[in-house]
Amino acid sequence: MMHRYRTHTCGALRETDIGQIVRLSGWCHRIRDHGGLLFVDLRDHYGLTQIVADPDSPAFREAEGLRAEWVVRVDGRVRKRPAGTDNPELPTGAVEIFVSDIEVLGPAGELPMPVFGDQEYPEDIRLKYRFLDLRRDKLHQNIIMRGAVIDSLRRRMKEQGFFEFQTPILTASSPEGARDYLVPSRIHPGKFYALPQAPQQFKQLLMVAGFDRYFQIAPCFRDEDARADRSPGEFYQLDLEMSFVTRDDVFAAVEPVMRGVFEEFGGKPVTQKFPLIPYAEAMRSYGSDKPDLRNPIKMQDVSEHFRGSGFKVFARILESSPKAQVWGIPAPGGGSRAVCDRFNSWAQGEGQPGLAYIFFVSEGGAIVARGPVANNIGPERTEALRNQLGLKEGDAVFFVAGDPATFVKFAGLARTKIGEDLGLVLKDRFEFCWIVDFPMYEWSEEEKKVDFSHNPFSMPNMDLNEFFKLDPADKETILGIKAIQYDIVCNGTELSSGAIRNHRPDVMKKAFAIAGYDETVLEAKFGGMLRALSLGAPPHGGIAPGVDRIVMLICGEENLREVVLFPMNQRAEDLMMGAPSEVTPKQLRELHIRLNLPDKT
RNA sequence: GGGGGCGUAGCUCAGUUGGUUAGAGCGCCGGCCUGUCACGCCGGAGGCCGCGGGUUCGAGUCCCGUCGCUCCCGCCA
Repeated sequence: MMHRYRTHTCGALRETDIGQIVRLSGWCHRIRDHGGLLFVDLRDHYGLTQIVADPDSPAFREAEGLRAEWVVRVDGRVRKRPAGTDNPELPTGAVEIFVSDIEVLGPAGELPMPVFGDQEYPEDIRLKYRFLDLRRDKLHQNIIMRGAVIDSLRRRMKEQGFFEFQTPILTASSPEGARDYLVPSRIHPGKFYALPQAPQQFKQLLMVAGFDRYFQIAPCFRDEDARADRSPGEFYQLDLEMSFVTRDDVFAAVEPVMRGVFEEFGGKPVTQKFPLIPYAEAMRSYGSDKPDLRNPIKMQDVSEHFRGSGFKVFARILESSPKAQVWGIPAPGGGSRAVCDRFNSWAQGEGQPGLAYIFFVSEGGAIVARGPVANNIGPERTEALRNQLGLKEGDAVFFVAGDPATFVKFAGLARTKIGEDLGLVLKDRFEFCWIVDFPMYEWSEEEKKVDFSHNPFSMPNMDLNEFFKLDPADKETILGIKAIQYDIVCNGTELSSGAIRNHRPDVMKKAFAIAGYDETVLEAKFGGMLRALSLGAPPHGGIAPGVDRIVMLICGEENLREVVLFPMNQRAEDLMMGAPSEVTPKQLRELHIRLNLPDKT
């Protein structure tokens, strides 16, 4: 006896099945009604199969009533398509089913948007009807890819001896970092749980508990505003932590997992040995701590060519402060006035005074520098510049001047813009790197004091005996301290920060003292952690690459919503489920909560 | 919290310098069509031009405000 719904999926039938009586169920993807002949592309998760009906079929009348996206069961005989009408685009394209019976299992009303085709439609409608959007091929495949990537990550982690743990979702509010999502306690009036921003403290406690190698595909919750590459509310990390390791051990564990999964699914060449780039060098060469290494442009300090030169604007800037520098952004192939002027106007649009430039052309067999700047500084200096930057005829160089701390962000933006516009970016690859040697402390201008520049739990990268001797007043030395902290970056996207943790309470106390916090602050904020570290803690470290971003890069998507099943919109609303929503007075009473809403004007 | 972009049919978009009755494609409904696979042809329905105010003889178009979506800054240990 036949199965109630199907004998085959819509992706299964081949020429070898010709002659069989089969039963399929699926969605009416596309209907082509020729009057006396009618085709339906029946779709399910596995593929498309062409159903055909003509007046000889007892189901012909029923078939004429079908509409897009109705869910139907069809019975029929598999037959070879007539010569010349097979469809090589479809795996099932050599055959079709001549239908004998149709049962409508789930009719559909008029669709708010089509499932067929790849037309763009508005985000709010896509989110409200996410189940329809998820039927579309692209999103459907992205979600399948996500699952496959996560399977692969798990397998690769386990092969390396990592063990997966489940840490609590209802936990305590953490005093540092992002804004918490809070959950009121019914049993404890006035008290709240918080959803974890990351299982940071739990995974460190697992190391203290002796589990040695932890990992988790961990949900993380942060109540911060969204970006295209940052989901509001919740996201997933491949969270991992290891005991008795140095920084290089962490790199050696993570690199093959990342390289492996990108090679397995990404379909593009992947960096074989991830280069280590010190933070300071990344900022100087790329103007970013998450450089896109597919862009070959490296900036250089070219101050000396302008010191005391005839280009008074830069000469004066260099004299005005010992910090001042001029950076050159080489632009291979950008060597024409039209191109240079275009970037100059772009810079003005970005709120900059402009983008000074020199371009090089060939004249009578010699390479000659052109542009207002070139005229002001003369041929000797332009030739020295050209040699330093390795430029030839047809190339250009752009300049930014001032205090690098102020202009570095714009310089990085200009590097990206120039690389993109001149077609220099090698799109067809995944370029990974580690950014290392982050400063441990930075100068806080608002508070006029030294503060942690990232998180306070990284180990300082120096002899600890020397660390204990540090004078907190010695600003220069303090600001020069590096933390054993690192970022992993792929194609200009930061996948994660990680660190060798500070596992010694005495070092922790000193680290906080340098930032001007006394022990009562440390005890109040991190007392529990401190006690755990004081009862036999192994040296340990880890990292937590973002799963959503990994999948986004592999799928070639620019927005996280394309790789998340049921994403929220930018205002952290779930338009399909209607979250967040009001709750009943009874629920509020049980939670001892009285609303104090802002006035509506 | 701040800034930029976009809001015209269910969807994607056009709409001239401010000028009479706001258009196209897709989708939807009806008709015709026996080899399509973005099927084709004919016809039809469908519009508070986001909303409110202003300028004007006249506003989809110009101005102000507001709301929505989106991207960015702040924020994201």
